[in-house]
Amino acid sequence: MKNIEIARIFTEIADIQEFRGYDIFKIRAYRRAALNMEGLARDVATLSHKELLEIPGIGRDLAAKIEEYLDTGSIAVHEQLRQDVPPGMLELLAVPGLGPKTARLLYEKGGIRSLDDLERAASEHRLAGLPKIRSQAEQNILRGLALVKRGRERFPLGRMLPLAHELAEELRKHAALERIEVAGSIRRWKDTVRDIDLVATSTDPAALMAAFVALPQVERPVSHGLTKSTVLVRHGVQVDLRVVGRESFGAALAYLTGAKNHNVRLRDMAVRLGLKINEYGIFTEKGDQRLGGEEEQEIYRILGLPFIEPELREDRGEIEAALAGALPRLVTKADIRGDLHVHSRRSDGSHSLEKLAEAARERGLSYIALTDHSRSLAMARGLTIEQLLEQHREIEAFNRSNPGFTILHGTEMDILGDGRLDFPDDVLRDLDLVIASIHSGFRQPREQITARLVAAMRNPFVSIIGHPTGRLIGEREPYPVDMEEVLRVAQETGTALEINAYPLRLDLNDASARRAGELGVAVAINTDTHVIDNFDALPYGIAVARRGWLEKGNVLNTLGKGELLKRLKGGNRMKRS
DNA sequence: GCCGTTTTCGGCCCGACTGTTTTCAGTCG
Repeated sequence: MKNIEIARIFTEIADIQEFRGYDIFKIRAYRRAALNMEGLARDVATLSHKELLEIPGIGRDLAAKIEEYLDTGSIAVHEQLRQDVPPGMLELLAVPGLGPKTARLLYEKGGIRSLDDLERAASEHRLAGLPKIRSQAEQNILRGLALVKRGRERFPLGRMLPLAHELAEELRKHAALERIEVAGSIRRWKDTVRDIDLVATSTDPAALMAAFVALPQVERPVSHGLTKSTVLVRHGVQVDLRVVGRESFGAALAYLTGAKNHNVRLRDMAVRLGLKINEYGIFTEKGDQRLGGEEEQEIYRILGLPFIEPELREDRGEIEAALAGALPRLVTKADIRGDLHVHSRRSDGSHSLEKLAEAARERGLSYIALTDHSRSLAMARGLTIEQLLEQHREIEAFNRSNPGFTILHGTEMDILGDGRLDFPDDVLRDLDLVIASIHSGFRQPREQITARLVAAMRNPFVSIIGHPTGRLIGEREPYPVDMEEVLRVAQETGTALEINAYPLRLDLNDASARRAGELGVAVAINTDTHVIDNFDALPYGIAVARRGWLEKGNVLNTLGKGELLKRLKGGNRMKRS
């Protein structure tokens, strides 16, 4: 998909224009368009001119530039702008605390052309002579440079969410704390996260802030104020704490939850209604009368909108949907009845089926599917056909003596490197469900991998495609795959796609999940449990579905056991006739 | 460059912290 490339070009246009001092509103338009391109589930190349214009932030001009890129492989305006700026200059904007104005100053007055120039000049104290730059500013630049070198990367949600709650718990012990919530992209359950945002109210803000910057987890305080402080904790993760008055908690929570463009849209709406929104509340235009702000819901209510769940707040059409009364009724944890992807110790899991069933029942589920690996995945001790039959008898025995809970018998069957499936049809026929997954040949070309998945979906016994892109966030890129084609064949064959809830997978991602919903392709939210604690990752998978605008009806494992089996034996297998 | 129940022109979200500054610009979120 060209979406990401176009987004990158728009961002670079904005960067260069900012460096060159262009109109800030034009620059913002490019940045907003870039964000919306990134979040677009559909391949931009498949959209009509009219559909392009429906993307928020894309108007006549930018639509033309997108089309220019699709036709010619480049955008003339972008190529021209690149002539105007030494290639190393844009890297300077990545230094925290160093913005376009300072970059320009360094370029014009300091002869700086690249990060290397900057580092040399700063370490030789040659910057301090420049206007507006004294030794403190020079120190900040050096520190910023160190951060850039380490990479201002995004971190997996699965590592950041627990850290955020750990910090919030630590602050809860403080006597001056009243309320505290984790906000930011963590509250929106975005799959990767750059920093941690906390919002609190306190009987003694000064004391709470002092405690915050002195937490044992803190490696270095960055800024320290009465209402806002920033620290760095391990791995260079940035944590912001905002402390506001009780009457402002909801407004601050909304403000800090973002996403930025969602907030901009809300504030814009407020202005049109003669109101003003800030992190302290929602007010009449002159700020003389407070209309609300203690609870987040008030902001939306006063704007005449239904409450918009944090997972939807990305400026991806949720405000338009809210205005039209067309917000989805997002799937919730309570809707999930079972887990369709669980490994026992027969392959690479750690527990007996009794133990797994007990753990699932304790978590409120009424069924699980045992889906151990198939014979070719030797490193995961994949089951032979004989072992599969043995497991079948074991499961039948369990179900006979445990009427309140059901174990379904399935397999996570390998899609082999050459596209064949690991078990013949007469073995698959006797199973309750079949997940087909790719565990090898990740480096094959896109066409070949897509063809393997398509072939698996065309098999009449395959119910679900497991972790459809194979990614491990921060560790392994997704394999190349034509997701639109996969979704199309899933639609045609009635195959479900998995949302694997394992926090480093989250695969499908949110954009593809949303596209699945649009096409009427069912998803299965599964934990891929290997040890029982993995069951507790279910909320991560549910969050992906919610970020993809999915409702209960889009999710296979919201069905009760009877309906599910009917669907697996009937609907899904219509393709067999 | 986008956008419209005030507008097809003229707006475009809002505030905290820092550093070098005597009143504010730059940066960030």
